[in-house]
Amino acid sequence: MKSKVRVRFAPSPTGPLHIGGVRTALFNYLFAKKHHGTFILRIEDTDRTRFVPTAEQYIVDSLNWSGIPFDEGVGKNEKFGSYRQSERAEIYKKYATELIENGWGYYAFDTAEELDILRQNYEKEGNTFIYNHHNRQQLNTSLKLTQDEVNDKLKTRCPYVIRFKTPENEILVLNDIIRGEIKMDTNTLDDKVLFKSGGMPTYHLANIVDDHLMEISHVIRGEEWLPSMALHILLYRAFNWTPPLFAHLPLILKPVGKGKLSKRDGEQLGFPVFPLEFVNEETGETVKGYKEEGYFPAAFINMLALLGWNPGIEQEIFSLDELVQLFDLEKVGKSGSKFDPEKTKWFQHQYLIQQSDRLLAQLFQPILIDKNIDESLERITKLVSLIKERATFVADFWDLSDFFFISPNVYDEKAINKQWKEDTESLLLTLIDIIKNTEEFTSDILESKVKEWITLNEISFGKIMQPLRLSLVGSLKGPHLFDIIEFIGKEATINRILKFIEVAKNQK
RNA sequence: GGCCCGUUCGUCUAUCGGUUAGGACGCCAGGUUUUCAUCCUGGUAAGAGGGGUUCGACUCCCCUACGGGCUACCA
Repeated sequence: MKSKVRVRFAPSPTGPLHIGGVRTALFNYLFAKKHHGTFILRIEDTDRTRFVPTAEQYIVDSLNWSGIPFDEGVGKNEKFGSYRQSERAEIYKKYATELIENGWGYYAFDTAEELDILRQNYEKEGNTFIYNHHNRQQLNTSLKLTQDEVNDKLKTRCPYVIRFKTPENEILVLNDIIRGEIKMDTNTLDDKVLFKSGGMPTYHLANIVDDHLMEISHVIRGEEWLPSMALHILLYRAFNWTPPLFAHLPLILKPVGKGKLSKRDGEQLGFPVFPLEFVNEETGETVKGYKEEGYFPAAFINMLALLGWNPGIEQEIFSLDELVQLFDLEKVGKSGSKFDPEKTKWFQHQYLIQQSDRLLAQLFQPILIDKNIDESLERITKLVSLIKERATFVADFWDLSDFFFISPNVYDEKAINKQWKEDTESLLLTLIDIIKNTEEFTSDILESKVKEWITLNEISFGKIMQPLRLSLVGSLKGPHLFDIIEFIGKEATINRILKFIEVAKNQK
């Protein structure tokens, strides 16, 4: 990279950050780190009507939890003044005015209602309304009005917006890192509002001014911005500034059906769409995030990284460092990706089994304490080693291991009917004797003693093992039986078998 | 409607003119585990359609279809 890489993630604080936003942030982060550049967070809060006060902190928290913190931005290394656009209104006003002076902008006094009617009339006749050179001389603008009339309106505080004066008859050739050349006819563009009557700039102006002032080298953003790239390039030209390079990321689509991923999809299909829990303070509505669902940040990020990007090798599990090393904007795909909740779980499973038993035990311990189960970290670590491969989340551990701590109260009825035979009781009683007489109470020793007995007496294995499993677990599932026995101990094992005999006898 | 972008197994994707079109998720089967899950092995399954260009096209060009985005004093 020739000059310093500076990229920004510039969300609008209108609600919780969607995973599509997180992925945009991630790609910016990876690109910045890959090129030893700076990752910047800028808050684009120029729309005061949609402003949600808690959203900014949510965005910051989300980036931090995901492990992709920003280097520069709101409240951190603020080199270029405020990183909240609402606090920079004066700056934009100055540049908007400059545009008018240079002939690149003009005042427009039409009201939103007037324009609505105009648009409707056009549509009725089957025409497309474009606010540009076709009609700006006829509309209520400083282009039509005399200088005195304009000054009058301005003096009497008549509401106005500042529009961009789009040049006519030009085919712009835009360059996008991901998509290559894009041609755009300026005659199809309309004269976008750059400065709103309320004293705030629109996205287009604020974005260009800040990207320039903050020395942004690459703009990496969602594909929804591709249509306005022409305007942005024109704006750089109007200011006589060198534009940054652009890369427009493909969108994340619904797992099923049409369209882009939305909050509703998560609710309907049962997967999170947001990184963290978000509470809507007005409605009191709460949405769960990946964090609360039990995903590890690294698994979440790994999944997102591979949505729309692929390094071209067969490896799929990558650490953040590896992602940084491999990341390449050229390898970002062009088409939208349907989100796959199943694969997301698979990533989480991979990360879970990668974790040490010890660390997982530390995460599981609070859950056990909550259930009033007091076990040493050593024993929990041992337990985790027996069950972690079967789990996706730490929260699954309890369901996979409750029988280690609690003697089963109900037994799988179908299994009893199938396994309980005439001689089961006497066999189990003999088994109890063997267990009783085993001094060194370890899984291996128990297993060989029991198997020796079974073989010697020519009993079928299933006849012993299945009822034994039923008495200890309550159903025909779970880890290696003798590991369970070793964990729960001699006394509990015997009691469970006795209890099972009583219940099964009565049930038969 | 207008403008722009896109289109390889059901899904995420590899392939940057010559491959039996590869991998992963899911699904199915077999094996291991005398249980269940995991795991291992195997299988299923794809270049939207039509024209060109070329000795040769998934790959380049055009058209159509489909999908997506934008079309606000929202970002």
